[in-house]
Amino acid sequence: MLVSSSAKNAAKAKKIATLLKDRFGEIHWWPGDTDEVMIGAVLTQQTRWENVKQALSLLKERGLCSMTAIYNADSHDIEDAVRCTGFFRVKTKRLKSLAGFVIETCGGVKEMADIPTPALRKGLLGIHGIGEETADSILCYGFFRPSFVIDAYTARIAGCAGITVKKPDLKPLFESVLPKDANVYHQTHAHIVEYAKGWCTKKRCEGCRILALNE
DNA sequence: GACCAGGTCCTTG
DNA sequence: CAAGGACATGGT
Repeated sequence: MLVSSSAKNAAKAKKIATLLKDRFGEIHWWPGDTDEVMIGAVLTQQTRWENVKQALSLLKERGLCSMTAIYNADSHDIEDAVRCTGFFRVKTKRLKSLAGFVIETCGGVKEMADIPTPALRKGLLGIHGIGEETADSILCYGFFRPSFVIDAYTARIAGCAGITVKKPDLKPLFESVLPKDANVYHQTHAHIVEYAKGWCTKKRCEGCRILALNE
């Protein structure tokens, strides 16, 4: 019984990935450099990407779109630029903490590329304000590491597709059915979010029926 | 006006 | 451990 339900979960996860890949093809998400990805990962917490883009533009205009700039900047200047993403004081503190880790602990963004994924993930998770999703986004989109991102949409789609595992087990589930490849993880997560945005809200999820993900 | 957004942390029961 | 709240702005 345990074996067969986990086999079903795996089959459903694989089906989601396959159907959405056919539907969307190649998606280009987070085309920015590593610094920009890290900043965007924090700013997008509980926030639409359209608002994040505005903040990133402001940060760029003001020469604040890098870890060293964030590290050295006056917090008020950061707050002013990221205001449109909401939680702006909290996010400014989180950006400062992240920059502190990058500069002081790692010695810079370039140096982070030499840190093995497990150690880097552990380090990121140790930063106040960086949780699993933000850490995995940074790893996958910023450093091209095969660390699958689970967000609210992924959990929602998985739930309405009939996958029965709890949220903490979704990451290993998807990683077990996909080739261990950062670009595959990148594409799959992007597909899920794009699809969920169109069909799934907190109240109701129509999407799985449309693509017959739950059959 | 109500409700939600590509979360995370803290406090309570 | 689960549930609820705080953080805050902007769009539907």
